[in-house]
This record gives sequence, structure tokens and C-alpha cells, in this order.
Amino acid sequence: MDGLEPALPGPAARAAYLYHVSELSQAEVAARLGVSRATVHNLLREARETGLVRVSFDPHLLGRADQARDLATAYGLEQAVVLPSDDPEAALRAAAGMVPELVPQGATLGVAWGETVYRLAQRLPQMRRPDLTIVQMVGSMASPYGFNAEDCSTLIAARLGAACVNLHAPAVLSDPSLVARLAREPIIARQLDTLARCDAALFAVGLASRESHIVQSGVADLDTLADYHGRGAAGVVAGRFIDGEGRPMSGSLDGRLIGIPPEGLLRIPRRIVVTFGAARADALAAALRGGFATHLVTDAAAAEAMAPRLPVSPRDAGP
Amino acid sequence: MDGLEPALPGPAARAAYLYHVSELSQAEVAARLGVSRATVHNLLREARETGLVRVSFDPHLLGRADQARDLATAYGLEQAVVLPSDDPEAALRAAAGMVPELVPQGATLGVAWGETVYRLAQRLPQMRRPDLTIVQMVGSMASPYGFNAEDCSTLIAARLGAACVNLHAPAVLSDPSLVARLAREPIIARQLDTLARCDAALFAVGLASRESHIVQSGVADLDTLADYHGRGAAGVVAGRFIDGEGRPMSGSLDGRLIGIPPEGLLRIPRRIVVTFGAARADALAAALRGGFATHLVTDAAAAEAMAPRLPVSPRDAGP
DNA sequence: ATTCGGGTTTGACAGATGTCAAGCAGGGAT
DNA sequence: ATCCCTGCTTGACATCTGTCAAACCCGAAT
Repeated sequence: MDGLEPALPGPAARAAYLYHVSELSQAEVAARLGVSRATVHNLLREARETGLVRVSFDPHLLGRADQARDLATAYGLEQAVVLPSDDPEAALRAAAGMVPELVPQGATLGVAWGETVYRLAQRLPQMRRPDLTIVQMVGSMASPYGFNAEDCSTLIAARLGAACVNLHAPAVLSDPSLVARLAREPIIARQLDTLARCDAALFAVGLASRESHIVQSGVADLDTLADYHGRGAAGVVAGRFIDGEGRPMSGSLDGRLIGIPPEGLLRIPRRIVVTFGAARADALAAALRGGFATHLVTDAAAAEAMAPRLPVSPRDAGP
Repeated sequence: MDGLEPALPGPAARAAYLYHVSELSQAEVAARLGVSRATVHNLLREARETGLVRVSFDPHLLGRADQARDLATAYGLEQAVVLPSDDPEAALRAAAGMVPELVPQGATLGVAWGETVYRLAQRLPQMRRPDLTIVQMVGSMASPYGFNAEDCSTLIAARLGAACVNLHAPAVLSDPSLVARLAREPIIARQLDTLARCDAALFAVGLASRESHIVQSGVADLDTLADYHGRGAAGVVAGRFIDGEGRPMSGSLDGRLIGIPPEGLLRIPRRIVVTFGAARADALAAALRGGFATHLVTDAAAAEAMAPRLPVSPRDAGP
């Protein structure tokens, strides 16, 4: 795990150093390296893509600092970041850029899966953090989106240069007794045990609607959805329905899911939630009320749509 | 300490977001912001200078990885980085870029002073790390270089956005008994106490020659220097002469210096040494032999000049 | 020996960026 | 009211950068 060095990209590193640190122009770098300018350009692109050089962005000074503070105080978050909504793609990239900074040194990071998490994962910067371990928090399902459950954790681990522990089990079974037996299997038990020891978790809040990945991927069928929805389901967190107050709901899925249980999730000390869009504002607000997040990354649209629902005095700041 | 927000540079942040994250061209950003392209360019410069956006550089993949590994194993360092020597200015910038990453979260960082540390400090990226506390490890002296002792710690703290504790005492006094009395003064005692609790230290290795800042600033006069030098002084660490094996030397300065003592320095768990140039190779090697560093940033010139002096088998790596 | 195919490098162009002197706005002094 | 000074903004130019099709290289297959 330490022996296989990832084949250092010598010329790219040299070019990147001369360009970014020595502040030579691409033409000057080309002259020193004895190649063409175009090649230098390609080397620099490579250096960026492999994470050798990185442009990072301080999210705190993004203008929406006031909204972020309001959210953080209202829901007792350690930290909240509100990104501009005008360009969803950019917001996702910005979120991807800051998530790694929210994961502490040496942490074991549990990740859920879903469209948001997957799209975030795709945009994570390439890093080298062998100190991290990524573990899949929710069992797998074949997914209609072109990604499947394992891909989320695997991709995140690959991007972050971290180790990866996948949960080799389906997300849902038809019979609680089978779940119980499976959970006693040593391989699965060990993985569930790792989950209980996570230092951090990364997940999104899903919708309790037929567009939700939990429905699309078949974890819940339409009847199940209708049942939970009829009883007030406000959203989905790590594969579990929650009500408007963020309480995990019981129902026909009880005992049939393989993955971290809500109380286990809540025991993880750092819980990073990434969720965008006004459409998800209600679900997000419910999850926050349930205390699922300690760190939140969202966008202005969601933040504004949540504002009327702030639990207490939204702003008591001075003039 | 938390109330005075540092006046968020709204337009700069907005421009930086649109440019770096949304990946618009400067012209497009200008159109959206209703200003000229040149202004956008200025805003982007400002964003870079204030640390809002930052280009960071992975130092591990810099090509000299083999030399770095040799040094690390030879001297039992946790981490060593060897930068190219062809452009000293660039090496200093690169070092400045990586030093903040070597300082752990929430640490109290002791800093020595001298030309290297000061020049490094000037090139540190602008950050916001209120979790850090910078403390001056060595007493002050009027300095002939245009910087004085306090400037090092103050500048480092300012750059890093950290708190700062300065040592309000001279580096050297004529009489040990006066030092002892001064050290019992509550104000000084408290500061020395903070020093004993540092989580990390940053310093350079100085030369035991008349060019050394320790001589130039008057901590040691020429006679003192001649004495220590005659008895085999190989370098200076945090204001104290060390011999070729890195042992602190006794002499006429005994008991007359105010600042962290060598054994106190060695008790700090993370000791970051930054020293460049073949001329300092001997001094650096001595300091490393004395175990003063856990983390080293140096250049190829110094590394090569040190190579013959490696304590044991320099390279036993494969083909 | 020759051909083929993949990947890399190059040259040239279109477009983006950095620079700088001139222009402009706002505030303080006369 | 006018002037001047300072600091920000602008337009225009010179340079630098990104792109892409054509050229090239090299190993594998015929």
C-alpha cells in the first residue's frame, strides 16, 4: 500500500514548477525544457488534472456569508456554506472543491450514494490522501442513472487517493430475518463495524418523491413511497425516510435495509451534507431539524427557500 | 476576536467565483459585473493576493523525491522536501507555499527569527487560520537587515491570519542573573510557558560565521563567535550555537539568552526546518544530526552537499 | 521490409490576458 | 466655488495562452 508509488510525472511537475512557482511564461518553460509551447501547455493541463497544482477557493468570502451564518445558528451547525445558485454546475464544482477540506486528517469517511453524491464525486479534485478511508454507508443497488452504488465510494476514494471499503451487500432485502442473518456474516459484520467507527460522513438529502434515487433504484417501490409519503415523509437521508421534523420513520422498510442506521449516522461526529436547489429545501430543512448535519454546503436557492422555515429568530444582527 | 469580520471583498469574491469556478472568461465576467475587463483583471489579482483563491502545489511530486527520501531515512525525519535550486526565489516561494500545510490544525507554532525565516514569512500565502497561535521563540534584537525580531512572528501571524504572541524581551543580556530575574517576571514567564507548550516550531539553521544574523544583530560579538567557532561550532539553531554533531555548545552565552532552550525546542513534537544552499549544508547536517528537525524543506544544492555526510548507507534502494 | 494504428508533438491561428498611460470621480483644502 | 490630489477605472496594445488539424514517432502486425 506504500510501495507502489504512482509513477511521478516528472516533466509535468517540472513544467508546473517553472510556470507556477518560478513564474516563467509557457514559452520560457518550453525553451528550458526543450519542447514546444503547446507541449508545455499540455504538461500544465496534466499537472492540473493529476492534482499536482490546484486552485483552491476560500468559500467563506463568497458573499452569502450572512445567509450561511443564519443557517448555522438556526440549526446549530458547526459550519454552513451557501454558494450562488446561478450556475448549478459551478456550485457543484465549488462544493467538490471544499468537501475535502472538511474531512479531518486520517478520518474514516462514510459516504452515502445518490445522484448528488455521485455528481459531487465526479468533480472532486484529484488528491493524494492515503490517510483517509472511504466506506460505503448504504448497501448497493443497480442504478438507472448509469452509476451504481459502489461507484460513489470507489470514485470518491480514487479521487481523494484514499483507501476504500465497499459494502458488499444489497441495500434492501425482502425479509428482515435475512437482513439479520446477513449482518451476522463476518464479512458484512466487519464492514458494519467500520461504519460504526466513522469519523465523518458525507451525504445528500433526497426527496421523498418518485424522482428520488431511492425509488428509481428500486429500494422503495411506488406503494412503499405512497405509504411513507402519505404519512408525511419529507425526505430521505442515507436511504431512510424522515418526517418533517427529521425523525426517521418506521414502515414497511423497517429492518429490511442494509447500511448505517439513522442513530448510527447521528453518532458520527462530523456529518457533511451537500444539497442544492429550492426543490429540496423542505427535505433539507427536515434533515437539519433532525440534527443530521454538522456541516452544510448548499446554494442560495435552497437557503432562501428554507429561510421562512428557520426554527427561531432568523436574524437579530445589528444594523 | 470573532466579531471583527475582515470586510469581505464582495466584488473580488464574485469575480473570482465566476472566473475560477464558473469558468467564464474575464470578458464574460466583466459583462455580468458591468465593469471593464481590466477591472475584472484587477479584482482577480486582488482575490489572489488576499488569499481568496490560491494555487497550491504538491511538493512531493517535484522530481527530487529520491533525494528527499534519502534524507528522511538518513536523519529519521518524518518528511523531507528537496526543491530545485536553480531559482532561489522560486524555491523560497515554494517553501512558503507548503509550510502552512505542515502546521497542524489548532497548533501553537513557535517561530525563530533570522533572514531565512523573514524572507519565508514575506512569501507566505495569505490565509485565514484563526485556529493557529504564533509565538516568538527567541528574544528580540534590533536587526541590521531592515526587519527586527518581532517582525518575523508578527508577519507570519498576519499572513496566516493567526493570533500572535510576541516575546517582549531582548534576546541576550550581559548577566545571567538578570536573565533569571526577568524570566520570573509574570509577563515573561507566561510567554516562556507558552513556548514550552508549542505544538510545532519553525526555524532555519544559521551559520556560525560573521555573516550570521546572530552576529550581525549583536547577539554574539566577534570574540564570542571566534570562541565558539574555534571550538567547532557548526551552526546556529534558534539563537544557540551547535557543534558538528548538533549538540548545543556551552560558552560565554550560557544563561544569557532569553528564548526557548535547546531541550525545550527538542520537546516540541513537530519541528519544521527550512534551510537552503550548499553553504549551509554543514550547518544543516549538524542540526539534523542533533535531531532538531522532524520536517525539512531544503534545496537540491544543500541536499547534494550533504549527501557525502549522510550518517549511514545513503542508498540501498533497488536497481 | 512495409504498412498500419495509437498516441504524442508541433505549428499556426484565434482568442484571452496583462499592462500601462490617460481619464475620471470623489473628497479635502484653499 | 475651485483646485488639487489620490486612487480607481478604462481603452488600446503587446503578449501570452488554448486549440486543433497535420505531422511525427514508435511498436505491432503483415
